[in-house]
Amino acid sequence: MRPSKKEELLEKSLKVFYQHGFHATGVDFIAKQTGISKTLIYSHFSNKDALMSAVLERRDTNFRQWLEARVEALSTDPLSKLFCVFDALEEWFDEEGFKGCMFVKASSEFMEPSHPLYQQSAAHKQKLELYFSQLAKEAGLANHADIAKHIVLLKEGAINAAHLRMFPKPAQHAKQMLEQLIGVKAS
Amino acid sequence: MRPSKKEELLEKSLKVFYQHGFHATGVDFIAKQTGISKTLIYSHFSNKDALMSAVLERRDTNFRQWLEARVEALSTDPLSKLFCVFDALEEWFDEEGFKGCMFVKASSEFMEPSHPLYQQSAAHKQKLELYFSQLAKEAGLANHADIAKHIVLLKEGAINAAHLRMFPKPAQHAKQMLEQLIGVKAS
DNA sequence: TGTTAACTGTACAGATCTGTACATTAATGT
DNA sequence: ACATTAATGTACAGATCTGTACAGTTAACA
Repeated sequence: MRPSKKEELLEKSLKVFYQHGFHATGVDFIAKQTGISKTLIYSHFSNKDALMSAVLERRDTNFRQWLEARVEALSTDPLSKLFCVFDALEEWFDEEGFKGCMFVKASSEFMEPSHPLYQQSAAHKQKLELYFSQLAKEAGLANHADIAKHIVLLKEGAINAAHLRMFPKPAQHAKQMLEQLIGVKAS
Repeated sequence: MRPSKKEELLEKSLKVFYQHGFHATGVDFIAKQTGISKTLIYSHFSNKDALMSAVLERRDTNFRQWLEARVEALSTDPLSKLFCVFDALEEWFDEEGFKGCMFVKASSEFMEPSHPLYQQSAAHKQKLELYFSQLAKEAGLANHADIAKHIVLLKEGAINAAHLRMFPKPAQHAKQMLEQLIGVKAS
């Protein structure tokens, strides 16, 4: 398989799994949607599980790269970067085809802690917490570990709220909560 | 079907769906796990979708009844009831077999807003927000609508954090955040 | 151009899943 | 005791899904 085709398969099947779920998406359907033959899919991934795992790993890097880049683009001030996390999230929620967090969905379908997809989901969340912790540290906040947990809870809550359309602009609501908790108004 | 058998089917299949997911759980498996024959299952529910819908509706009443009863049991003070929501949640997280929120999982597997299970999930969350809003109102908080949204976000975040084992005692962390946000220490 | 590697399409075996049919057994009420 | 209802067990049709086989086609490249 040429590298470009592998890219294509990963990116396109990522979208298909994201939009339709893991169990509900058959390999034939992936082949149809991606335009890549089932033979070629199985020539590179030994089974559907391996493909799903690769897709989720791709999602991990994609999402974190996107979030970090977006935060950098939205602000240069270390403290306001913390708040901009939620501006970036709201942009994501407003994207067409937003359907919640792929890792929440993966761990919802494969809930055994021993399952690779569950573990990848947990690892993804842990990397994000570390990122938030670093942001808080760079902002000069003494309790950066606690702040990181704050952001994790608010982010996860906002994602669920957005996916289930509980109320509009959940990320902005979460942002205001964080501002109040830190006690500093974002510029 | 005798009412007692229907009860049994709903409660037992609720557990099976909760532990294994919707797509991953076949009707034969439900019959095996519940000890109720497939014939009888289909004699009462026209198809698997109808059973899942009934199960989710049962979950809605079960969960809200449990939460409200638990909050009542934990405190009589209107304000501290708000915080006790998170004590109750932590109890739930510590239960054996806790696997996250069933409505998050349902809407993860059936993500189209037009799908009955998605709509039931959204409705469940809305009822909870209303309950939180009433609690906040009874606590004499002027901005009870905002406080309810606070609690929703913190609750959803804590559930995700608990299911993916992001860090210990997520509900207690969320409780402390709420205390700080409201500016009153719970007794 | 000719050879090799990448890729497609189709067909299929085997497993699993939904929903139904039907004959049989257990429970219930009169 | 007897009739009726509740419930079981098994078997099955039809659909779907995973993974493989294989012959044919396209693209890359010397």
